[in-house]
Amino acid sequence: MPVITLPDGKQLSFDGPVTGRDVAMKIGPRLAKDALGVKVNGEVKDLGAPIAADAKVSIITYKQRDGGVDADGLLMLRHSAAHIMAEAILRVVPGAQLVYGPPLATGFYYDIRFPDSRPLKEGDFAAIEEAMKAIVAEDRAFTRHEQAKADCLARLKSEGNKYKVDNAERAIAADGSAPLTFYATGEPGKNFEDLCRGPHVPSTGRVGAIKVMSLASSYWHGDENSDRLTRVYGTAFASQAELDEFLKQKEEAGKRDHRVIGEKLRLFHIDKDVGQGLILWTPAGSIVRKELQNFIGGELRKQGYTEVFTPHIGSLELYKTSGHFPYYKDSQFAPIIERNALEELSKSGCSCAEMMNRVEGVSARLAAGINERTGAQTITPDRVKPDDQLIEGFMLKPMNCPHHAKIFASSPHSYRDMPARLAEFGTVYRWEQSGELNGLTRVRGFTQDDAHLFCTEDQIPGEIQGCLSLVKVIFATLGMKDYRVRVGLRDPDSNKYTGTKENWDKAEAACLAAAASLGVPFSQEPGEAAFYGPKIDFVVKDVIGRDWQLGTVQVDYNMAIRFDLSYTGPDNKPHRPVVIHRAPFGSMERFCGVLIEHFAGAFPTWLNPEQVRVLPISEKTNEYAAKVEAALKAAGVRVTTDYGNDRIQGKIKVAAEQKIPYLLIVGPRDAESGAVSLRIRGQEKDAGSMPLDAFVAAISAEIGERRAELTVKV
RNA sequence: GCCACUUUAGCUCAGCGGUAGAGCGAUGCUUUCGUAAAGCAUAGGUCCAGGGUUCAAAUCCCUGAAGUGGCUCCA
Repeated sequence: MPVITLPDGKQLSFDGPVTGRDVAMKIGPRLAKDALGVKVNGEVKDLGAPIAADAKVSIITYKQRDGGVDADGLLMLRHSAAHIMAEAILRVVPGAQLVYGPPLATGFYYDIRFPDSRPLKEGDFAAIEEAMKAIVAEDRAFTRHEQAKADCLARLKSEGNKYKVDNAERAIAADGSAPLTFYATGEPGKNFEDLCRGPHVPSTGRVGAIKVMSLASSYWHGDENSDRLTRVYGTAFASQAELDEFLKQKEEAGKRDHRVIGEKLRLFHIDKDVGQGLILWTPAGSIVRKELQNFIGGELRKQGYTEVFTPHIGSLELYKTSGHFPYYKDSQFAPIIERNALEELSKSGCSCAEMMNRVEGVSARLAAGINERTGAQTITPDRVKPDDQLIEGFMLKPMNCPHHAKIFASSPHSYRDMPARLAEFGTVYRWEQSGELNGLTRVRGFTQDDAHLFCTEDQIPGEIQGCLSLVKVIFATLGMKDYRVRVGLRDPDSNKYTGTKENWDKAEAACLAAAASLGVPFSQEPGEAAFYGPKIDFVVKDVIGRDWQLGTVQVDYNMAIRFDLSYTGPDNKPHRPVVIHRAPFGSMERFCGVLIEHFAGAFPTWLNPEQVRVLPISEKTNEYAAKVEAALKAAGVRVTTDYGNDRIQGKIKVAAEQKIPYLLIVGPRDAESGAVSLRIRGQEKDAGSMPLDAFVAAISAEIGERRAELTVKV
């Protein structure tokens, strides 16, 4: 006799086992009709699932009472849509093997292995969608049935789908007591069936609108050495109107994409003749970047940083010392080998493999030093080569830290002058896979607003706090509120980390305390630490919904040991410093990309490449327009004048599309009174007229204070 | 790197076996204008590159490059 407790506390009792459908029916037939599923003690289930014991139950409908869409209901609907798509795809490509098809926040996908002779192409979408529509129109019930494990495995094996066999085996391994279930889209034995845990909506007709979105390749189990699968993305809603709205929003977001705006506003250029993933900053984009650099430069001076400059390359030996080479060689540009060495190797008939072996070799002296300092066999004997076999060379720098370590080491340090804070807008180069490159957000050459803080153990918490306050100032000034904070901690089960347990505990505690003091939610992610220390990352989403890491603060116990850095303590003995790596923007390229999307190209005045445009009504006021322009230039404002012979409407339209904050319309009336007619970006109407002097003063204040909003008023 | 798609004028795109098109932009002329595009004219192309099929290729086939969406990776 289960007693069902509803969300409002009301209790219903039944004579025997009931289903969600029975509960809904008892509340009201309308609810029973709208119900997609049921939540029993917090667990989402099929509407028809039996409820045997007392439970807290809520009925899942698509629409919530407040008019919003229920997240659980939407996921159920999309999971069901994935089954419908799978059935449709199997009709179009009979030999395909289904692998795994989960719902997502924006839709769903199904990983499928297609026969090599019959890959899925976008040209197949129309046929798939037609088949999906037919399945939805048939309004077949999703029917769950359990099968004994042995029978299930035998059945899947006889179907010859090793992926589903694997799914079943994994499900058994994860929970040996739970039954394996199939869902038939209709009648078992007659209609399409898929091994699936569920839950599903009652019938295919409840999926109102469904669309195949795109194709991608994926790897089985996410392992690039395993089978390559085709991932088919789709999305589904309860109604066509919602699908249309979703597609429209997607299109609108696309217009805010930094690559689109960057092209339109001529902020940057990527040229395949220069190279993939290499950014050319145009004059307009350079202004944005330079203003950001000036801004952070001022903050750094306030925090007692000192600026350094270092070259774009360094010797291979430097990176063998730091450990970057060859450990990370797959994501670095290939080494630059000296010409003499290359010629000699070529003459001696040295093979490429042998050459790489010798390039990666380490001298006995270097190996002994590092092994002694790290107290482990950090450099294994097989990498040690006789000096006369070593090949010298250089690398484009993948990190700035080795150079900065050498600057620190170049002079003696006392505990009295710690910490040393060395800052540099340092450009680094990394060999990103070609498929990963993406506008400004993933590139092969980028400039970090980098700094390394060489500090004592005691100074770590304070220095981390200082770094975070820097990030906070930046985000606040730019009005960026939509970011999340991730604290990367060590994986307790791994031994890949360097440094002692005590130091790690202290550093992790310092990071967590600092993150907590930020006043924004943060996640702790074990296993996400760098091998040399914990870190705090700032992550934002782009218009397409992808995560990008911007600012980062990392504690490093490793570098000072490898470079044998020290300072003299109060005991007059040498001590190891700890290094904090930090880059509040992360990379200037990525940050600017995210910033373009954040502002949709409409930058605050201090950042906008062109701050004011003067628009003479006709040639008759060209002379006055020139005077206005000169007055603004004298005040340091970035201003141009549109002397074209367009009508004023045309000039306004063009300037508005270029997102210029302030337009000054000047005609005979303004010239007479020494005034300007103001038009403010984002406002549909003329803001009125004001004296030129007043405008110059107002905009200068706005720029000087780096205000996020347009504040000039008539 | 993997899979699919894309690549035509500065930009956005049409053309899809018969020899290059539009809109915007640029330039020139007319207009001298008061708040989101006045009119006319002109210039502008190795149709991504290289091979092939064909009487004929921007168009069909092959190879490569770059871009896009995902996968994997990201010190």
